[in-house]
Amino acid sequence: MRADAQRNRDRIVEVARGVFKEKGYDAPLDEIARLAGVGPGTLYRHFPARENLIDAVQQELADRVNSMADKAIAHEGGPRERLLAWFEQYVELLTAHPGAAARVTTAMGDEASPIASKCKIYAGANTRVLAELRAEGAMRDGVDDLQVVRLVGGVAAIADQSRLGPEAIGPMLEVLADGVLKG
Amino acid sequence: MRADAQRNRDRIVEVARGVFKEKGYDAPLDEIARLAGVGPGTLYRHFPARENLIDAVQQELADRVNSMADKAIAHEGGPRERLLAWFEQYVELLTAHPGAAARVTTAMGDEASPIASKCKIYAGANTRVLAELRAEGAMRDGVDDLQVVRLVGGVAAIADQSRLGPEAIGPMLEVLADGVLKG
DNA sequence: ACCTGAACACCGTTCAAGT
DNA sequence: ACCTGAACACCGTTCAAGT
Repeated sequence: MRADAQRNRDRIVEVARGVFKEKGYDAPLDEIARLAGVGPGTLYRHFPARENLIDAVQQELADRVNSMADKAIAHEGGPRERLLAWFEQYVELLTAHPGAAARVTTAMGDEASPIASKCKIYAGANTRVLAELRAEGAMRDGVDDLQVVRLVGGVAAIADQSRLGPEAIGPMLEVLADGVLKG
Repeated sequence: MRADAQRNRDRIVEVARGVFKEKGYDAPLDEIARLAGVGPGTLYRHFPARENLIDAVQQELADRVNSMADKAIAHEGGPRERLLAWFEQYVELLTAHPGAAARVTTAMGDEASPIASKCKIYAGANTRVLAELRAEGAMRDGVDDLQVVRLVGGVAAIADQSRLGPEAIGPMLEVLADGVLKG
């Protein structure tokens, strides 16, 4: 890639990250192009679909999810405390960008999605936490990792769109934890 | 209301129901106006915001939810079977109109939403089912009705947007049921 | 090879003119 | 009191002309 093209691409992603964080993933693309100092055609050349730009912006979140999983696994307390710590971290991550939770969770398990690579990273972190608990015999039989990450993502999406706080999110995650773990 | 105005309003709602069912709640409003044989201004006079039109269209769903709750309460089997029957019915109802689940669940608990009256009806049906189970001592302590209807609505929203079938929805609802009911 | 920006398309929303 | 439809605004998307 030519140096000026690389520079333009980097600036677009940097600006998009700021705009998306503030206005959500549905923010107008022409404003991003304008703030990045490029024409709209240049943005479309690098990112033919909005989802491709979202994928690039989400690198920031994907970089953090595995250390979050590590922290949850190392959390003090029993399986329930560790699972809840993971759920809370994951919801916090997905609600860091307005609109991210619904898009990520909708694309979860869809290989053809432009953000499939990021979904794989999130799902992988979730699976690491669940595998740990499963090895301890703490998980109910027949609970599928993909369904769990969809359920937690669903809570994140509702929390995002309804602007719910921890006092509403916490009880929902507790229901999920009790449904995932043995009685 | 003048007779011709009433007739226009009825035709708009009737057409909108068909278009929304087929293309989802984000379908263009000008097509609805055209199919109803009115100008765009007439649609805006009767429904200043898209959510007001959605509210009218959803009357059809609100009319059915209470008989669904009755059916679930009368369902054969223990508390888990009845709760699952209710969850499945509710998800089926909310996914009957593409886009409905996310909008309804996002508005749940928001008195100021244009669809607040429909949310109240859905939440009331949910509360009737849960009250029955709670009276039997089947519910965990501290489970809030509003959080439950949000959780099931979240599953419906994900199922809607990811076009998931019963083989994916069923296991998610089982996790919720186990989280809501006593071990 | 890449960029610009004018141009087009689509659709939400308003409002002056009509009945 | 209500309706029409032209007009405007906004934004996604394309592409001919330029460097």
